[in-house]
Amino acid sequence: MSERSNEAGTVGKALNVLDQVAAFDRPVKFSELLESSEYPKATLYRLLKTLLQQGMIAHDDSSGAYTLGVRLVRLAHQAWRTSSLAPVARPYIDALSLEIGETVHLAQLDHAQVLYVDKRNAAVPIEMYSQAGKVGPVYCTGVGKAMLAWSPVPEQTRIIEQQSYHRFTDNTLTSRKALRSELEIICSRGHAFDNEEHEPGIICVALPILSQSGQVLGGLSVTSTTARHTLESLAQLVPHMKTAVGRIAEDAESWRFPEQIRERA
Amino acid sequence: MSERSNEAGTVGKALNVLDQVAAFDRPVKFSELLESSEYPKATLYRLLKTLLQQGMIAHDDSSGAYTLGVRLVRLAHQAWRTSSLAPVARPYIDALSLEIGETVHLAQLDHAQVLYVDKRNAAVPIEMYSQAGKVGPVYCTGVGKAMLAWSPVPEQTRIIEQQSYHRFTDNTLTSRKALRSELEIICSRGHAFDNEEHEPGIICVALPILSQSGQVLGGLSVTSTTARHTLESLAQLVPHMKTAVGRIAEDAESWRFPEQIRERA
DNA sequence: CTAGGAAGTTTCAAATAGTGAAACTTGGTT
DNA sequence: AACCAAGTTTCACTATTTGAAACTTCCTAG
Repeated sequence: MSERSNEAGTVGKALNVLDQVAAFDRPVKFSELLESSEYPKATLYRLLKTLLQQGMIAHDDSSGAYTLGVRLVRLAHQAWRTSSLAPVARPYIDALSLEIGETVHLAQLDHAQVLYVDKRNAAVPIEMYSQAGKVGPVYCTGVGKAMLAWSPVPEQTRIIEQQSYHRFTDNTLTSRKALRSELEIICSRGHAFDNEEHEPGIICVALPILSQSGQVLGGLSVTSTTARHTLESLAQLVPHMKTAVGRIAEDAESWRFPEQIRERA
Repeated sequence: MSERSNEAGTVGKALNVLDQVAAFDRPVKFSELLESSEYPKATLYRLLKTLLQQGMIAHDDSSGAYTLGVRLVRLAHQAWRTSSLAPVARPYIDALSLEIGETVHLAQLDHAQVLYVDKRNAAVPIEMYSQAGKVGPVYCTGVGKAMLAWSPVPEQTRIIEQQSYHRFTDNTLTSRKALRSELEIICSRGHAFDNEEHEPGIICVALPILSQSGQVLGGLSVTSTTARHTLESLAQLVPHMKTAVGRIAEDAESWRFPEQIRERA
């Protein structure tokens, strides 16, 4: 996909390879990896061997293909529990999705991408892990723009630089300049829209989840279709969302401290 | 927890540190990690810095605490999709849990542990990622024993060696010998029970999911309480489970090949 | 059946990146 | 103001990593 060669250290390289295996999204053979790899054969081979030994990837001997290992699933379970907003936000987004009957997304920023960490869909109740963990672009999603709008300037600048500005629809913002002025509007308005910028017919309204100190913790959005809603009618949901966002932020902050006590039981 | 110092290479060390951060299950400070770490201060510090730079962990500047990073959530999404049985098994365990109205677990072996990759609970519909990713002991769970019973001898031996044999209840098997004879019974009977060996009042029946070549792909269990079931009444569910297990195995095997075609579109 | 070739694995001297004791910096406490 | 603890950096020393090339399999076509 993109050039990311300025990664130093063996650990960085190993994790790059891990990402590469993940990117294929299916069992992948050594030669396929080699083709798309920036590393020479022997290096790639040894990195794979190390990851294998560590249980981060698995190798099917009969087909000779590599897949991600189950150790990752375990680690990620912890990651999701301890470092994502999802566990804290769960009751509030449950309530919100019941109340308004539309799809609710909870997202966080990961580098320059939107990472969806939870989702509620009023129509199709169970569809969770399938969605949690997905990534999307920042510049043409409601949550992405909402989180970006309230990010500190240095990070905001970095992220604006790193977007691809691929045109998905007629409404997609396709330049840094367009995105920057959109962000200003979002800030003064207090919430972000996705006006069919990513997929035709899909619109959404989004709010950032901010800590008391103003730090961006994540984003919350309600998604619908142009058949059922207009931006204006979505905007009417903002007060409900504000409540949820406030409570999530509150809970998230009172979360970290209580357990510091039991240093050594 | 256990001694695992024979890990060579920087990547191994970095991943150890990652595990260590994960093990705390809460934001953890440098000094806490140092205390429980086998590495000297500077080394630990640099490893953390590397992981931080890689997005595998995150660092909260105000509290100075480390947590697992969101990059892991992304990776895990892929791991779960491509290398776990969960996506394949989903429809079958949905059906099974509806049909029998009890909690269904899907698990795989990770090193010497049981890794739960999916769960259906008839009473409480949505509770998924919360359970997927959890680990449990092999020697005193139904799925654990079922998978172990059909594992190839070298691996079986290795895993039997590595169990802790901690006594959770009066019925827990607390020796290699007891476990070995239990495994024989399981093999000849065709399914495994958990007779309150892990938690009092909790019983379960479990089957291994085997490929055509006899390889253990995973395990499936139905869990209940002594209030609602006996081992005998649980055993009556085995035919239903056999059907599900057979279909899961079938689907899992016809899964890997179709997509090999599009090498370079 | 065997020559040719592609895919995967190992070797080894050179080069690089990792190590950790100790010194230093920072921020908070008596 | 002096002290202390937590976190960060330095630097000479070492061990690991590197990658071209050689080697081993194992498959395929003649």
